[in-house]
Amino acid sequence: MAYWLLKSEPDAFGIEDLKTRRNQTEPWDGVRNYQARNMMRDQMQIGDLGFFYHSNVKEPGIVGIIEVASTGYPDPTAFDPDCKYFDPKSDPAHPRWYLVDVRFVREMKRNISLNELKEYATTALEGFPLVRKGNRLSIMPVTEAQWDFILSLEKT
DNA sequence: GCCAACGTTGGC
DNA sequence: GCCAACGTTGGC
Repeated sequence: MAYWLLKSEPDAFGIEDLKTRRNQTEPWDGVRNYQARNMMRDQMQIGDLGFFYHSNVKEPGIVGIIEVASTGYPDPTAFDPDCKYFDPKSDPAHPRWYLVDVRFVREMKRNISLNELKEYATTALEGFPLVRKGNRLSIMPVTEAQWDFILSLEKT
């Protein structure tokens, strides 16, 4: 069982959207980054937990918790010419992009902002990709210690 | 809206 | 295989 952090722009798809989706489950599609692809294809397992992070907003931060609801499978949006995520270099016989389904678990009791997380960039969260400058990974692994620490912040 | 950081592309 | 140019991410 592993832990993850998944970024999303709430203007496109936020925690509220996941919460109100049927079965509260949604394919995490549109990821076009090889590192993130590899994690979804090779590493993520049903039952893994993840933080849901809102990016590109006034106060970016962790807003909720999701559960991985499938193992990796080819991202169908890459095959659809009418979809903005279409990639002609991916086809069903040789899919280039993968995704997992994610299920809503709960919202955080409060937003754990990026600013707050950065306070621990040299202590409890040292090495955590999110608080490293210039980080652009849309999916990143979270260690159990980091997971527990961030959850403990929620109660403060 | 700006721009730093970084990944990808493509010419050579 | 190098690396300049380009596009995108995402905080501010």
